[in-house]
This record gives sequence, C-alpha cells and structure tokens, in this order.
Amino acid sequence: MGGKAGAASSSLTRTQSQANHRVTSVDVAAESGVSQTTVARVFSSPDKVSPATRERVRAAAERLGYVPNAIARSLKSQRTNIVGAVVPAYGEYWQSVLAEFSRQLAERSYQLLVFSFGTPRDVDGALASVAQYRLDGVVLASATIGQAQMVGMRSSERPSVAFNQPAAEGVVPSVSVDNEAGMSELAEHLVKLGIDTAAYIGGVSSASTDQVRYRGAVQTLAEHGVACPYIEAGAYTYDAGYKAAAQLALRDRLPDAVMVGSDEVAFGVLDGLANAGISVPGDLLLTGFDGLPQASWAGYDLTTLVQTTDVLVARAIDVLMAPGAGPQEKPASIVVPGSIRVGKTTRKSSV
Amino acid sequence: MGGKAGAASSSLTRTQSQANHRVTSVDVAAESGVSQTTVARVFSSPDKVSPATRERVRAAAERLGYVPNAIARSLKSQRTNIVGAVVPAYGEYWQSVLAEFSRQLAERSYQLLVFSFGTPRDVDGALASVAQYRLDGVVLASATIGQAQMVGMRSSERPSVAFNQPAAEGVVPSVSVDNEAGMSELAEHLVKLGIDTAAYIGGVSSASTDQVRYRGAVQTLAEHGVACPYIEAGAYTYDAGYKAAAQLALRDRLPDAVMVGSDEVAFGVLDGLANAGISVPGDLLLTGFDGLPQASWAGYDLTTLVQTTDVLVARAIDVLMAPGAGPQEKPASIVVPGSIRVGKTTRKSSV
DNA sequence: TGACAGAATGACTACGTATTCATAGTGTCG
DNA sequence: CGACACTATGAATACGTAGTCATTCTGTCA
Repeated sequence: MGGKAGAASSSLTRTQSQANHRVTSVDVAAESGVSQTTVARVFSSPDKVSPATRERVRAAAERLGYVPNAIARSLKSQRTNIVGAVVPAYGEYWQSVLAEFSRQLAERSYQLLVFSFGTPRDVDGALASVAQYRLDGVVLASATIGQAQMVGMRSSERPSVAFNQPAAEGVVPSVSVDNEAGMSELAEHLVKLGIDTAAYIGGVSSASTDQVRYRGAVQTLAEHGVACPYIEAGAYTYDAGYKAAAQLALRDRLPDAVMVGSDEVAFGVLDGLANAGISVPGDLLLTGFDGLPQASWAGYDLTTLVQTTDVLVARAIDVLMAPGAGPQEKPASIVVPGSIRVGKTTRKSSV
Repeated sequence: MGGKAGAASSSLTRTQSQANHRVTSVDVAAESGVSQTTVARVFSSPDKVSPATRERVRAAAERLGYVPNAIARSLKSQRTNIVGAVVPAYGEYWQSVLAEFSRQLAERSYQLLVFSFGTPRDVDGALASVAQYRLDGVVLASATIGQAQMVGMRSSERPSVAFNQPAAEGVVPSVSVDNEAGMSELAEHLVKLGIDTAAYIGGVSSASTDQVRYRGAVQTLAEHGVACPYIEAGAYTYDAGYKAAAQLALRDRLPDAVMVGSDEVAFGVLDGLANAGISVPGDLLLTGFDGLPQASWAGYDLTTLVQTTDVLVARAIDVLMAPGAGPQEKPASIVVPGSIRVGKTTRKSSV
C-alpha cells in the first residue's frame, strides 16, 4: 500500500443518524484505514483482530452508520440464519405453533420466515418459493402437504422437518405428538366414566392427523365394546364444529360422549351443543385435542390432550440443526407423548 | 463463441430428483448452449427471450434441477421480496395480526420474516437484526418499542410502518385503529344502558395504546358524570385479567360496568368474575377491545370494539409499498375506525 | 438497395461480504 | 542467533444473479 497513510474522514460531513445509504465494509475500511478484510473480521470473528484496530473500526463504522449486509453475508457464507415454515394461513393451532417456533428460534438468534398458504392448492407455490431462499432449514407444517411434495423436499440439500404430520414418517424427518396414543388415552378416560355410546367429530377426513387420531379413538373404544362413528366437520374451525353440533343435536338419540379431533372445533361443538339446549357434561361428555391455551380458560375448561408444543418445537429445531442432517440417511421420526388434561367437560357429577 | 457449438449434456448423468446441489444459472447456460444472461432473463423477464430458446432453457433447467437463488437475486437487485415484522412473542392479538400480515403478503407474493422478542429489552436486538437484512419493508408492532428506537428506523432507508402504536404518530408512518373513539363508543353504549359507576382494567399502563384507550373511556364517562378509576392488570394476558377480577371481587361495592383494555384480558376478567360468583351481565356489565375471534364465540360472546384487522393490515402494506415511501416526507398517520360488537356481556335484561 | 428500427443475444461487471492464501511483524526456545 | 510458531493484516477471489452496453440478425420502408 502506498503512502496514503492515515484515515481519511468521510468526504461529506454527516451526522450518523443521516442516510446510512449504502455504506459498505469498504467505506468503513477507507474511513478507518484498514482493509475490507479486517472490517469483515471485526464483525464476524472479532477475536482475530487486535483490540486497537477493532475499536478503531468500530468507531468508524458507528460514525458512518454502517450496518452489515446479511444478504451478502448469506450469499458468501451459504448460511442465512433463517428457518422457513410452510404453514396454513388459518387456524389457532398453527398460529400458536408458529409463535413457539419464532420464540425458540429467536433464542438461538435465528429468524423465522413464514410461507403461508390459504388453500392446499397454494402449497406448491409456497414450496417453490421456499426453495429459492437457501434457508438453513424448513419446517413443513400442515397435513395437507402431499407425500410427493415432501419427497421433493427430501432431495433438497437443506434439512427439513415435518411437523405433526403422520403421513411424513419415513419420507422426511418428522416430529409429532403421539396422536394415536393420545386419543386412545382420552378414550380410556371416557370408558372409565362408563360411556356406552360415542361419536367422533373430525376436521378433514383426508388429513393424516385426522385419520390417526380417529384410529386411536375407535380402536380403544372398540376394545370396550363401544362403537364410534365418524362425523366430518369439514374444516378445522370453530364454525365447522358449531354446525356439526347442530347436526348432531337433531338426532333421536345422543351419544354418551363426543370426541373431537381438535380443540378449536371442540369449542364450536361445545357452544353449538349449548345453543341446542344440550348440556355438557350433563347430557354428554366432550373431549378435544391439542391443548390450546383457551382449553384451560375457565369458560371452556375442556378435557383434551395437551401437546407439549414447546417440546415438539424444540425437537423439530434439534432435527434441523443436527450436524448430519443430510438427505441420505433414513429420516428420523420423533414422537412426543402428550398428556391428558381433565376439565369440566368430562366431569360427570357436576352438582 | 468458438466452435463448441451445441448443447453438451451434463457430464454426470443424474436424475432430476437427485442432488440439485449447487446448480447455478451458469450450469443451465452450459447445458442449454446459451449465455448465463439469457438464462437469467428466462426466469426474470421471460418475454425478452424468444419462445424457442425459452423452452430450451426451461427444459435444461428442469433436467438439472435448477432453482433460482433468491439470495443472489436480492443482493443484485436490492429487493428481497420480504417484509419484516418486529412483534412481541406472546399474545393472542399479535398472533392474529401476524397471521393476517402473512396472508395478505402471500397474496402479493411477498414473504413475512418474523423478529419476535420476549421482553422489551430484547427489542434492540431485534431491531439490530432486522436492519441487517435489507428488507423491502418493516412492520413495527408492539407498544413497547420506544420512540428513540423508532427514530432510528426512520433514518433507515427502507420503509417502515408502526402498527397500532399511537406513540409512533408523527415519528414514523403509522396505522392504527381509532383507539380513543372506539373506547369512547363503548363508553357511550354503557351510559345508554344506565350505568352510574365504572372501572377500567388496563394491561400495562405505560403502553401508549393503554393510555389512549383509557383516555377515550374516562373522558366520555366523565361527560356523563361517571367516574372511572384505572386498574392495572400488569400484562395483556388471560391470567392477568383473571387475577384482576379476583381483586375486584373483594371490594365492598362493585361498579356497574367494567371496561377492559383488551379482549384477552377481558376473557380472564369474565372467568375470574364467574369464579367469584359474580354474574355478567347480571351483576355488572363488561366490555373488551380488539375483536378477537373468540369474542364472538358463543361461550364468551363479549361486547367489544372490533378492529378490522384485515383493513388495518392492508393499509399498513399500502404504506410500505407506496412508491414515495422515502424517509424525508412527514410520516402519515392513518387511523381506521373500529366497529362496536354488542354481545351478551352488556345485554342488560338477560331473561 | 441502403438505411434503420427493433428483437434476440452475449460479454462484462457490480451487488457486499467471507474465505483462502500470502506476507510482515513478534516473541520464544534451543 | 537462527529457526519456528504465532498473531495481525491485506490482496485477491468467489458466492449467483441482474443490469448495462454492444453486437448480430431480421424485416421494413423509402
């Protein structure tokens, strides 16, 4: 380097709060009289720079209002520090899962990039979109992602994990609550209360979670001689549950218990039954599934299977961050048990 | 170009489902016998390429499993197609807002990058983080972002918008529901029902939304000779509301009406009152604020001020996408009116 | 037929950073 | 005192794309 020694102060005097428009590490290098390499080091591996220059560079950066460009860093380092999530745009449950992911990722200084889709048809678009950002990991949430689509993800180089999606097992690494055992446990609980008849209200029958949960219910009940016909609400929403309850209320004979495939639907069923003059747990018992916060609100106080969402999310993140998360090995299927919560909707002798 | 004419098939034969590891536009160019420039054009402005070559390139891309790299594109084009959101990690309300943003952004083929923070202290970290990604826009949600922090955002080159944050008005472009008028409207509603005494339960008194909403309530009630002391729940949660209700129940004399600053807290208050043997609306009237989905669930059926979240979000996105969204002009403050929803919690003659 | 507008394409470069690799300086040890 | 390890730094390059400019080709019009 020639004799231009010394740091040249930036040509136009500007307060730091002013347009930090396009200030690069090269500018900071010039301002502080070091090379761009050193500036980069100050911000990525500070211990490789002597304390003196480190401070000088930091000061110059502050003066100029320099902010490292994460896009450029990502391009060069092939790491984005971002995890993507492909999730349905609607539903209390998914909202709470997303929030949990966001929290836990933030703790590890990762960010969450959300690709939400309205209808199953939009999934392809979301997946195509997610592939373009070279994310450090991808969470596939939603039972409406097809197997073929997941196979496409497996071939991708970055790690992905299917969240609460039984259909994914064996195809893509997956993390789920134990849907079948959980629903079975709820069924046992009902049997102990002495029910003779039951019915099951699912959201969308084609969803794999729905199928597995129903299987858990119907098998356990059958073992005790209780039949359990399937009723499809048509969606995982409060309104769908409300309407299904209205239908149910028209029957001549009500079942002793109704098992619902998800809490949000169960809330609708509960209110729908109340609206039809049917008392829970007086006239029939009711169970949900998921363990949403609202289930423990005194207003509903629903008997349900509580997913330990924080644990599920933690496991999912573990899978993504695991070093050997290559696509070659056979995908792991992690199943986390849930725990039953007994609320007043199955408390027989309510005065 | 020399005589190497013709497209050379990729050296190692591989099925397309195999490792699309590091396939770039250069590889596609080689495979299809055109320049990298042309490949880029096929994927960004297809109409500038002749149909014949376009198809040839597309075929080659498919064969190789090429996926455009959004990171590189962003670096070059200075556009990320991503909007960032800085939001609290907890709270039903924020979850629903995030979901709405995600939906509406997806419609415009934008993605949502979530920066969530647990405590107000973490806000700085989130803001620092958000600045590094050169996002096309940033949504600042949460009343706990300080004015100084917002000033920092204004100086940044990319557009930002404060969401439902009265304190931001005049500092940063902002979009809010009309908090004061909304609460005032609820107060009018109560006055018409003939209340003589009232109380207000807020979440966190230092939050600007809390202050503005309380002002709307207290002023309108005062005009009709009704006093309205402030009670702080301490957080915007169901539990905080439940506890506040327990406190309230200990008083000698209950107010005729309780206005709560947010729905989630109101649900807690409602259940807390019920638990203490106080009937709503029999013993006192109750109002909330926000218009969460659960407010219209029959189980709660809460009188509240419904924010048209979809409209608010649409406006916020408009602000971000507006062409002249430079930092120079004086920031716009958009206020959207809410609409009152009357539920059974203020229906006097219940039976 | 020559001039010229327009379409189609390619060579080159920039976006802003991190990562080699090489070089100059500083002690340390036998 | 020379060899060696180690620290601190810089020059050069690569990450994968999009935009600028130049070039070739085709068709049209006077």
